[in-house]
Amino acid sequence: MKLSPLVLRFVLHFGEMGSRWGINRTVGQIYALIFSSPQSLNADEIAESLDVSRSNVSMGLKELQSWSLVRLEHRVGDRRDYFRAPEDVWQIFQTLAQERKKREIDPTLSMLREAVMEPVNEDADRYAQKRMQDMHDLIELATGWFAEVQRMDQATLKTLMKMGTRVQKVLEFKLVGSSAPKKS
Amino acid sequence: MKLSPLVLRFVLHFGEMGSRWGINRTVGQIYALIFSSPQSLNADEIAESLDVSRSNVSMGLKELQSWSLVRLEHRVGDRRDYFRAPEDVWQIFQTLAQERKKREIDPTLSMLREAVMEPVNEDADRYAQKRMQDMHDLIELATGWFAEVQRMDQATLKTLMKMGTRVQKVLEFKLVGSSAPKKS
DNA sequence: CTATAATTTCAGTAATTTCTGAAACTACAG
DNA sequence: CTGTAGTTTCAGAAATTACTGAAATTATAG
Repeated sequence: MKLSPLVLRFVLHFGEMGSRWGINRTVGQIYALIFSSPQSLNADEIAESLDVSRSNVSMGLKELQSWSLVRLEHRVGDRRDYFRAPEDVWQIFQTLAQERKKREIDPTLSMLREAVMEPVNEDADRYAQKRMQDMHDLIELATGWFAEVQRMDQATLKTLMKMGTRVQKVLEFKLVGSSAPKKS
Repeated sequence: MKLSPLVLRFVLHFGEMGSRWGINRTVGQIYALIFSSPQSLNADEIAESLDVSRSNVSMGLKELQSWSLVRLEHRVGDRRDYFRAPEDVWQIFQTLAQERKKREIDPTLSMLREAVMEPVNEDADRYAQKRMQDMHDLIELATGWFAEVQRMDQATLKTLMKMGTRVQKVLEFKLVGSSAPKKS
């Protein structure tokens, strides 16, 4: 399957971007290809389109499955596995965020929590603990909030985002009186 | 300068995490060290503490400076450069976000915008463009919103985040009547 | 200026990551 | 069962990325 210039460009861009995200080029390309394809694809089609080995595709797909970013499908009278990406991009984004949280944020929070609990004698260590506490609190706050956002349905979310600047106004309005934020 | 077990643990964790983020181990370690240190540090101190070559530290610091994550300082009667990380963690987070946006999001948005403009003939390409449009819109929405959040001062933000679940309630309250979100 | 301290650059090497082809495994049709 | 299509695993090769030490550059003190 020869890729159109349009899809090729998309695929190559994602390959590059992947590298900057600790995801390898081929995995990025495989995902971009599946994401932009109207039909689900099988491993041979992917290998041929991207001109990489069959085994490399197998490993890439395994990786993408471990991130829950691709879905396995079957066709009648065809024993091969076909892969597709979920339709809903917001849903994809959520999956990605959840997975990153599980792999990166959660272990970091644990580490920080344990570290700040440790008894220390040195001033330097006391300072380090303060810094770790700050970092911990920020991450926890941010992920906690993000978890809330994730709970919203897509419609609410879109409206919310489209409000742009007004979000702040609305919130300030509701907040005044309870725990009054500083006037700008 | 020998690192305390506490700081060492923090430093090593960030080294590992760095690798998952397209940042190399040493750069992650250097940053963690500077971040957790009560005084600013010079390159020799860093090289010794982390047991890496002086030149490696020089490259790492250059990288961190390009991300505006470390600040250069000088001391009277000392010609060496000293480095420190800004105090405010929210500020650090913003810097990081802005920099990533500039390097990853913006080029991706351009690519997507151009790609969806391209005239195409194939059905497959038409589908691909629809997908790219979806992705583009989501990214734009998300970054636009994030830009708003960044504009808030830290106090508002903390209050907002601490509200947790209630944020949704407040927004739903204000939104009803204008562009009514779906009832859950 | 000159000497020296501090930093950066860079070519070569080391370490790590990615990729491949062959072999092993799995599942199913006949 | 047996044969075959499909998939995965894995050891080694290839490619990429990170690191070092030496040399070059820059800055400043005397």
